Amino acid sequence: MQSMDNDPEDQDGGADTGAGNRFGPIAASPAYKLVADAIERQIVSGRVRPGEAIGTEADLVKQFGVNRSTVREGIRLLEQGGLIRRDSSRRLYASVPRYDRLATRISRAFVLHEVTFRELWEATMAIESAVVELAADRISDEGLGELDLNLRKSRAAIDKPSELAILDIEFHTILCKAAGNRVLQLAREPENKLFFPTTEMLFQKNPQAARRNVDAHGAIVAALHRRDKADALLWMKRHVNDWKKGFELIGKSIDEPIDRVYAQHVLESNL
Amino acid sequence: MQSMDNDPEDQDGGADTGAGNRFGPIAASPAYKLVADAIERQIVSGRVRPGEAIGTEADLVKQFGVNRSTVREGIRLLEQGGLIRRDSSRRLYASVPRYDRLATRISRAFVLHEVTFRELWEATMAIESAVVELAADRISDEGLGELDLNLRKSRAAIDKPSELAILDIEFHTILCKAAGNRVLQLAREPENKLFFPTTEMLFQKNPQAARRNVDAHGAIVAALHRRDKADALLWMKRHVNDWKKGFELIGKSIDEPIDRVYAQHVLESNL
DNA sequence: TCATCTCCATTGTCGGACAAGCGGATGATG
DNA sequence: CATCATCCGCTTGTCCGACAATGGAGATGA
Repeated sequence: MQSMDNDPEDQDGGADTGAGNRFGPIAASPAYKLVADAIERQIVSGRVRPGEAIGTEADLVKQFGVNRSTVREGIRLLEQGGLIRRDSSRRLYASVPRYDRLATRISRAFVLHEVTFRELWEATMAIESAVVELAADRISDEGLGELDLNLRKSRAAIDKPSELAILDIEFHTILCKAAGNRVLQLAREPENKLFFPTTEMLFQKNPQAARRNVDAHGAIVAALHRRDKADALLWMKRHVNDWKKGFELIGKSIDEPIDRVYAQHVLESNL
Repeated sequence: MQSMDNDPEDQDGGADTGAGNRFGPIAASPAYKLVADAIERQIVSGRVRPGEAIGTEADLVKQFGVNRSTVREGIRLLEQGGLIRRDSSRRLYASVPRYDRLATRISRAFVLHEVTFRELWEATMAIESAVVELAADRISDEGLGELDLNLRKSRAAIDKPSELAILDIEFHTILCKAAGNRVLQLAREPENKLFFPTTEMLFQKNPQAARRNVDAHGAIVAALHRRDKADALLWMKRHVNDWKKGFELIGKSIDEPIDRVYAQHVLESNL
C-alpha cells in the first residue's frame, strides 16, 4: 500500500535533525502566492470576519503594490481554497470553507490514490458506529421524526434501487446530524460520495439487499426511539456488514480500488 | 450548533421537486474556470497520468484559444487544489493531491467553523479505536519495532512536555500506518494538527498526565505484541479518555471551540 | 567523455485597454 | 413623500503586448 504523504520536495525541510543542515531551503514564493498568503492570514486569524468584504482588485493592487494580474492570480488560489467567495455581483467576500467542497476534494483524493473499498468500508464501520451511539444520546424528537419519514419513504421505494440509494444516504446523513458532531460529519462525507452510492448497484443485482437495508434502518430507528444504544449499535454494525456481504455476493472484490470512471461520474454530479 | 453545509447560492439547484422549476440556474462560469475544469477532468479521469507534464502556458493558450492571463488564472485554481504541481523548473506536472495539504485545509475549516474539543475528542475516540483494532490484525514486526523505539524515546522524554507531545503524535501516526487504512489516516489528521498538540499543555500543567500517557502507550504496545486486540482497544479507550480528564483537570471546558490563535500557530508551522 | 558556456524557451510580472454587468445615484411619476 | 425607471460609474473578466530572470538543452571546448 502506497503512502500518501511522501513528498520529496518538502518546503519546510522537516524537523532539524541535530546541528547539521542548519538552514532549510528558502521559500522564494512568487508574488501571487505572497498575496494569497497575506489575505489568507487575515481571514484565518479572524481579523477579517466571514462575510466581510475584501477590497476590490484595485484596492489590493494599491495595498500590495503589485500588478493587477498578480493580485488576480493570488485571488484564484484563495477562491479554490474556499476562503473567499463571490456573491452575485462577483464582489469578493471572506468566507468559511464550504463543507461539501472539502468533501468532494477529499473523495477525489481517495479515488486518485486508488483507495480500496475495504479501506472505505472499515472507516465506515468505525464512523457509523460512533455516529449511532452519539445519536442515541442526543437525537431529538424532530430528528426521530425525520428518520421515521425517511423510513416510510424507503419502504415505499423498496423496488426502486436508485431512489432507495438516495434515501439510504439521506438516512445516514440525518443520523449524523442528530449526532451533533461536525468532525465525524466531515469524516463520513467520503462515504456519502463513494461508498453508499454503490448500494444502488447492490440493490439492482440483489433484491434481497434492498429489504435487508430497509429492515436494518427500521431496527436502528426503533432502537433510537427506545434510546437503546447497544441495540442501535448492533444493528448498525450488521447494516454496514451487510454491505460487504452484498458486495462480495455480486462477485466484486472488496480489495479493489474505487473505480475511477464510476467515481468521477458521482463526484461530478455535485461538483 | 451551526450546520456546515448550508449554502443559499447552490449552483446545482438541488433535486428537481416535481414538475415546477424545470430549469435550474445556468452556471455561466468564467473562462478561467472552464480552463481549470477542462484540465481537471483530464487528470481525474486518468487521461493524464500523475507526473505527466502539462503543456506550457503557450500550449494551453493555443489549445483553449484564450489569453495567457486567463490560462494562468485557471492554472492557479488547480495549483491550489493540488492536482498540478511545479517542479524545480516551475514546469507544470499533473499530480495526486497531497495528503498533508488536504489535512491542513480540513483542520483549518474546523477551526473556522468553531468546532469544539468535544467533537474532536469524540471523533478521536472512534477513529483511534478502529485504528488500534486494525493494527492488532495487521501490524508487522517492523511496525512493532517502530512502536518500541517510540516508546523508549517517550520514556526518556517524560519530563520534556514538548518533546513528549511530538512523540505522542508520532506514536499514533505509526499506529495508523500499521493499520493500513488511508481513509482513517486522513480522517485522523485533524487529531494530529488540533487535538494531540494540546497534550503538550496537559503535560506542562500536570506531570501525572505525562506518565499516564506513556504508560498507556506501553500497555497498547504490549497488547499489540501479544496480538491481544481486546486489550489494545481497552487501553486505547483509556488513553483517549485520559485526555478528556486531563483537559478538565486543568480547568478548561471540553465544549469550547478550538482556540483560533493557538490553532493558527499550529497550522502555520506546516503550511 | 565530460565539463562549461551560450542561447532559447518559459515563467513571473508589469502596464494598459475594453466590454459587460451590477449598484447606486438620479430623476420621473403617482 | 414614496415608488419606480433610467443612467452612470465602478468592478470584473478578458485580451494584448512587453520584459527580466532563470532553467534546460544543445553547442563548444578540454
